[in-house]
Amino acid sequence: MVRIIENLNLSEQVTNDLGRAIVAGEYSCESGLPTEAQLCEEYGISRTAVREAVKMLAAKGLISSRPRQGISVEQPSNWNLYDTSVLSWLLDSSPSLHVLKEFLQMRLAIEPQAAALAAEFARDEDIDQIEKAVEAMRIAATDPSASMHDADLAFHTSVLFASRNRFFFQLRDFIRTALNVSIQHTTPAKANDVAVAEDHAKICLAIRNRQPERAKNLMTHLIDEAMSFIEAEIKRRS
Amino acid sequence: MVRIIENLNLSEQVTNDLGRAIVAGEYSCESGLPTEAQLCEEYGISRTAVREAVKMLAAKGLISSRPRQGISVEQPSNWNLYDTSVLSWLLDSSPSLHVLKEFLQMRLAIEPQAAALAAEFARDEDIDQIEKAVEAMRIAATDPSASMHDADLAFHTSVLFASRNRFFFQLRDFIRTALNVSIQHTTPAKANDVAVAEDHAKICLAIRNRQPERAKNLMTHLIDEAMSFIEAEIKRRS
DNA sequence: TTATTAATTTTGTATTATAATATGCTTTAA
DNA sequence: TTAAAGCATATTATAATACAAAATTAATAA
Repeated sequence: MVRIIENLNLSEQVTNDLGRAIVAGEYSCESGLPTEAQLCEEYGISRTAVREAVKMLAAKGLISSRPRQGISVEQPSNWNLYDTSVLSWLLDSSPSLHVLKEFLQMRLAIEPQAAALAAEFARDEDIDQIEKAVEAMRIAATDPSASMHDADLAFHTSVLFASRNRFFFQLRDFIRTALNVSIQHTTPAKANDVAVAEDHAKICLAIRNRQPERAKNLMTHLIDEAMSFIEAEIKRRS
Repeated sequence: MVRIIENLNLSEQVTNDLGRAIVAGEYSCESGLPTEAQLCEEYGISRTAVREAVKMLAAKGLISSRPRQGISVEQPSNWNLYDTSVLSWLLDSSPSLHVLKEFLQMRLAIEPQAAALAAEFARDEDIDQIEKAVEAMRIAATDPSASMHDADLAFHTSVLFASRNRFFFQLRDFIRTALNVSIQHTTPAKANDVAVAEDHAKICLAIRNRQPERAKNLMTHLIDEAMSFIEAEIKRRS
């Protein structure tokens, strides 16, 4: 009945299962969810576990429950998309190419500004971290055994951190997910990886040189490249 | 013991109480939380209610619990700051002028890009909504009985909606909170409200005329004004 | 000393019972 | 006839208890 996932206790498994189903549209705002009693029966578990799952989903904005009325599905606009679980459920159910475009629009807002803030406020050790990621990218660009993707993620995460703004750094999971989806739609051509690494290196240098505008523009360019690639892909498939 | 808040059931009240305490630093990563049994005693409630509160806080990334180890506080970087409750707990405990600067840095990333997307993708009815908010601002600028703040919020929310990107619209609660904090630090001088309303009107027009770059620049300027005001205020107080 | 086993503590799950709440129906009175 | 009051009912909310599972610590035996 429930997909068993390692390291997740019963109520967490049910949360996952129901969350996925809700985001996939198996339960709508109109229909609502079955009653607690019915869910107990369906999953063959106690009310304790069901209720804890319901509470967790409610905490993520997916549902709400009231006596006599039962459990109702919240409007999708109330779902907390910046919750890692909700985001993964969304990707499981949506055509990822379309979501990817939304991701890139968001990255185009966040990351250039983060780079500018980093150029202004980063501490030296933050910039060292960024540079370390750049070095890893350079290595991965030529060494097939090293992971370009991991280095890329480290770069973008460390820039968010260097912005010294909690709200930017908080989006690291969002960016990570966006990068994961990106590589699913990228041909694994390592041809221009060296050039990509150098584009990242330029951003790092701009931050180190305390050039906010330059860092911002370079980051914008970087993400724009990915965007134009995706738009071409969308056009090709339609 | 617990601050009783209307319309909140017992486990939600405890969630609020513990959430506030955790964000305020009353429990640290090192110390962790009391055991479920102790919390039952402290609050004088059943384990059921305590556990449901714990689950909700865990769903928001504030804590995690394991058998024998008890309930531990997650690192603040793992807290889901885009959750409305967590955000309000944060504001209750932080010097709001400092958080306000972080808010504005974030708005400076999000809203200009949202305006640009709106100029590109908004439907006609979306733009009508924005215009309605602008009209309300114009009225509030001269009529003391009308709320400038409400109209302002409506404007920024409708631009986010018009971006036609879920991740942008999802941030409306974040923006609302940012605006709320802003007015706490703004002198209630209605002197230049007419000019402010016209600045908003220009953005609306740029969106209607499908001028993404212009809409973006105008929005940047709008938020930059607030930013420079806040930076002056921070300097003044230090 | 080291590996194994046992005891202990805490959360995880199940069960049962009762309270609170909201909805719709029925009765009653104007 | 109609509106108000009260009642029945379904569902979540809270409590209490019991036992299982997991992880740490202590004790034991080789």
